Amino acid sequence: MADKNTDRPAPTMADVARAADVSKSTVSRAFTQPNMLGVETVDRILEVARLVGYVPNHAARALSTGRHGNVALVVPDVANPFFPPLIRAAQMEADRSNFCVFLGNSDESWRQEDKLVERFVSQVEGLALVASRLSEERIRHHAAKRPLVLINRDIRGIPRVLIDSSIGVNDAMAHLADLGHERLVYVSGPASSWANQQRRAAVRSGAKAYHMEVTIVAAKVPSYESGRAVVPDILASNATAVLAFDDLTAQGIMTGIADRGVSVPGQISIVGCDDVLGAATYPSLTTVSNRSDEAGRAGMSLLLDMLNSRAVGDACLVLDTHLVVRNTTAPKPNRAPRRPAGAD
Amino acid sequence: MADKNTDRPAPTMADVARAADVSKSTVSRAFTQPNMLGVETVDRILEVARLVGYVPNHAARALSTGRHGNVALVVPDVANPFFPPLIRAAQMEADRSNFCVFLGNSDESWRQEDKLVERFVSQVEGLALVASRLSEERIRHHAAKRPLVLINRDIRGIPRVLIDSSIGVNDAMAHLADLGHERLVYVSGPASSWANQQRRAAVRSGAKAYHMEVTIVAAKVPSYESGRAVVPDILASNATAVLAFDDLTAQGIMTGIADRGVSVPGQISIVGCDDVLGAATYPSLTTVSNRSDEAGRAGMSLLLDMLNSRAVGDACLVLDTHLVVRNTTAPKPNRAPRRPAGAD
DNA sequence: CTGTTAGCGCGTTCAC
DNA sequence: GTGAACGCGCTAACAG
Repeated sequence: MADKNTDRPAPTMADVARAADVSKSTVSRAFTQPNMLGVETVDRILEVARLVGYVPNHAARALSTGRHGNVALVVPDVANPFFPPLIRAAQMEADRSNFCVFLGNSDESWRQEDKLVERFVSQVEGLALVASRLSEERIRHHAAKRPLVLINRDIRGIPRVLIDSSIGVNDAMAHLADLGHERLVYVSGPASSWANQQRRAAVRSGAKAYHMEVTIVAAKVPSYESGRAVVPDILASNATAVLAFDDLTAQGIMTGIADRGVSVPGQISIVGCDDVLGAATYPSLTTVSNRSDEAGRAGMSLLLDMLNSRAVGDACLVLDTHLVVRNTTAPKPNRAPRRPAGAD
Repeated sequence: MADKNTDRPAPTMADVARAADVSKSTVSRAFTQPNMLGVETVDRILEVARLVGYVPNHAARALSTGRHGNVALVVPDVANPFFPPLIRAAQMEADRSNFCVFLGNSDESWRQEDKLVERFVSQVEGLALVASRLSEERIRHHAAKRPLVLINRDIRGIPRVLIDSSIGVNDAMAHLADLGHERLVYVSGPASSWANQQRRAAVRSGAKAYHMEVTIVAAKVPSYESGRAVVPDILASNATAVLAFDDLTAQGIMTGIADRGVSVPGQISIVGCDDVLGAATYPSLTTVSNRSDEAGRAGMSLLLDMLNSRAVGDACLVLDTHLVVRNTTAPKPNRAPRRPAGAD
């Protein structure tokens, strides 16, 4: 009835050995190199082990082999919808190779991230840092002690997988230009985010290519609230199109704009990034889609490769993105969009 | 230039001891019982350790102390928006006590969950299972070997934290009844989900209390697509209100219904569960809100308590929920809502 | 095929 | 205040 957990020291190999009347090594082999023993011996040992309730002790095994089958995955914010699919994919990829994964939440802070890495490093074979907020120096420091891969962070010499949103952003701008838009505002994301830097650069270059005038409005953190907060700036900019750092921000902008009686996409077109909302919003959001799950899978896969053969060199996998046109983009309106129709 | 990682065996206590010209024990104490040594000695050792790049080896420490400061957290689906906030909160709570957390994704499968638990159990001090798909028998089995807490799973004798959505569901039904609705359809979630069982029961009892007629429509998995898929069934039911297992499903239903020209909430009212979308949708979703993050935090906190003092007994923490009225609920329309206005 | 021996790195009695 | 031994549970050479 009462759970008798936490007590009686877990049975060890010695217990099994005694019960099965063999030596400890034999028990060990039964678990790690079965084909080196008599089939019947193995079966008997496994059976006894089961009865005794024996479970191999990872820590002990790790101590003698140096390998414990653990990896660490660190992200800035588990709750940001961009990461869960990535985490999930990385998790399952690791699982395929029987690896356990430590999850770390840096809370967008490099200090916290550094602390976590420090704590993980002694009990993992490798690390995967997603959108790391760490300085290049710290990253190199850690990479020198353990195999380490980066996701959405571009540092020469460190294996990494990048989601190249410049392609999708460019497509988005071409799309908007096609629709006749001439004035765009880019609502930026976190300054320390590589993705943000890349997207902003893509916007700049797209502006030249398509002869668009672009204003940059800063949203400190990527969120629905941030989106709503920058709506006044957007409306004041005289622009007819908006490209937001991510879908959350885009959605905040969308409802904020609608609340002011300005129609989307009738008067202002909006494009998001990441495609984390699917077609779920109304109107459904036009966005730059990527496969963050694939980034997670590939990153973990790369890490596992490093663990098995120490030769990956300066690997750099680049994933592409593409524009998904839904219902928040439309031709540029004839009149300035800053006032609700009929107003003034 | 070239990272020389993965090679030179990490420095050990012996290295530090030699470099600092003290014994290994002293180094050990410098890290675990500083107040037992001369202040200057400690400082010197710590400094040397830093220079040498020494990091305590968790595995080795675990082997001799039996404690390694790791816990496991297992969820059905990392990518389901209900879980990330919970994971994040649990993660940070564990972090406060310097615990590392293994994350497991059971992929909604009890087999996978069992495999993960089995793999984790030997290297964690305790486990937290969220919305476990495991049989009661298996859970008890695992709970007998390690401290274990449940979140959103109700098993007598196992410490657990429950989100009681029956309160919120009841409020939702009262709200709908107030608006004049008499026919409701409940779109269910996974059969193995405790939350679903609880919500369905609450709907049943609410139906009696408020004299509503309720139809149950099954959505195998909770998702946007599932929601869209059941729209025909909903429309065929003659109901004027819908309560969905979760917000994802609710949103799918919402857009599916809108696509057919039926207005929400004009002709049909919709209520979701979990409040994972905020006010982001349009119209914004009326939903039963809970604090999944608090559940995660409390669950982890409970687990840590168990680890520090073996006496928590049959703890059972129940979190309440409340209805958040937004814009998808409105008075029951006068005419049957199955056809678009003006049609036929 | 199987038993024996020797550490893996660290915490912890003991003596000094 | 500090150093010297032993053992945590297991794997990896070695024998036999």
